[in-house]
Amino acid sequence: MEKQVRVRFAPSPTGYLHVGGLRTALYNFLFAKKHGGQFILRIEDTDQTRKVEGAVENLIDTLKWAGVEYDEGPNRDGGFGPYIQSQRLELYKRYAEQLIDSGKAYYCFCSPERLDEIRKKQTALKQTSSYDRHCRDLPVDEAKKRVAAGERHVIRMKVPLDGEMSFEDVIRGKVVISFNIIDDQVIIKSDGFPTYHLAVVVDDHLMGITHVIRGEEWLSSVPKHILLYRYFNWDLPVYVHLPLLLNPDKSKLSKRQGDVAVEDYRAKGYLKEAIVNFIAFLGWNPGDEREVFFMDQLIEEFSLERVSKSGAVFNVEKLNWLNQQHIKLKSSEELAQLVRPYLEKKGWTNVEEQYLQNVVNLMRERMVFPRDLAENGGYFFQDPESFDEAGIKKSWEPGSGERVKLFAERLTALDEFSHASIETALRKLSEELAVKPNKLIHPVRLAVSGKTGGPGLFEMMELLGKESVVRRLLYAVKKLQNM
RNA sequence: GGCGCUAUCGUCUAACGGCUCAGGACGGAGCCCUCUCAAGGCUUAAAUACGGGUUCGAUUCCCGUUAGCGCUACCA
Repeated sequence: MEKQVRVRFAPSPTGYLHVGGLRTALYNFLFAKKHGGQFILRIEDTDQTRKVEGAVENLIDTLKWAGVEYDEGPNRDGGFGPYIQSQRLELYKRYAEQLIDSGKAYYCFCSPERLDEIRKKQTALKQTSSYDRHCRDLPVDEAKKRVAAGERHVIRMKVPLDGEMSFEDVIRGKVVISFNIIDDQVIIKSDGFPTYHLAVVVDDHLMGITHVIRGEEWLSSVPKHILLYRYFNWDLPVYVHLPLLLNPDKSKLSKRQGDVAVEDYRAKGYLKEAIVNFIAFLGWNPGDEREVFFMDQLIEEFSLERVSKSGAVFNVEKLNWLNQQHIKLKSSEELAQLVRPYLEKKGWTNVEEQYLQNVVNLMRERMVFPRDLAENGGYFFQDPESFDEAGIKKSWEPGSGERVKLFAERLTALDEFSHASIETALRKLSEELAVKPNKLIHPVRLAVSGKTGGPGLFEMMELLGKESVVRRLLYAVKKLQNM
């Protein structure tokens, strides 16, 4: 039987969840769920200088919002914790010392100043900059004494001086990288924290990770990691390096060229379904022509084999379209719930639930964002105060006032106030007045809503109710009579 | 600079050597529907970076060029 799939998303908590990070997390999650495996969240906070207060909570909250929930991670121990690297320092230290003892790593006492200097010299000579391995052959006993004496040091792994490392990546195939361009990488920093390379290998092994699914920026580091696996004599995970997400100008997706934080999109009113759907399709597709997917379908259909190799531009236009698609698919209950906060911001509190749901059903095809209802459909919640200028010009002509007034009277006399009876009344009146229905329809819409566009006029009036409609019609006639 | 990865319409992508005058979607243009605005339907413009091979046949395989990106830290 195949080994149980275990994958992880391992972000460093630098403040917010990047959309690229969400995609990496999502692919890991989809892969795990598809294969009945475990999705683990591990926090890589080994850089003390980049620590940001509250970042971990924010990360977890955003993942949860998106529906990418972890099986194991902070506050959800699965027996492999702790899941925060700064709480695992002893572990890394122990493994680093094991490498020292087996001659695969060494203490290095070079100062940052010295390193800086050799780097400068190398760049001046147009050489590849790399550590000159000054401390590599220091006798271990001597080095240990200096460490014991409290001398500032780091631990570096020994990288073979020549030869090459070849490995398989699920997405890229065979990759070959020569050792002579790889530094003797620092694995334990002078503050006692591990660097990414040591921590990731130790944790992935200890946590039983079977597939390492991460961004392409890590591809060049794989030889270092494989070397460590060999030094420890551990089994290798399967490597999967995902293509990057790009700005419209094809550079790596970054701030400045738009929003990159998932929470920014969330705040703008993008639905989690749309974000997840969209992000999933940046670098993956099901192989047919379907585009609108929910999470459970993504899980069902996802496969690493269908992930593309090249970077994908984050195209907001398409995201907007998907948002609209998902809004159309929402139940009226859910959509009402999404819209309500925006109404309340405008002061329309206590809107009756059933009424709201009816409004939402009339408006959903005209919405891209939940806030659109509050911005374009205010007349459902209060009488219009003003009337669209262009609309007045276009459809309020001499005689309109009279006709609308007559229509209001007809409506008042109506026993049943339904869209059908309203329409019949309107068409009948237009016939009697020998004018085209449009001569009535457009001014009435303008009078009732203040706008020129919107849902079907008769459905809208039915929902608004007789009293409100008649009041609005008469008010508009009064207000627009001199025009 | 070195090393690595990538390269199909503006964008996301399909095609896993022939079924392709390269398909779909977003966006654009036009038409239809229609009480408006949407939604929807239909139509349309738009791409295999370039040059060599391999092959009876290349978007697909190989090589080179070019371009983009990534890595090259005591950052991840």
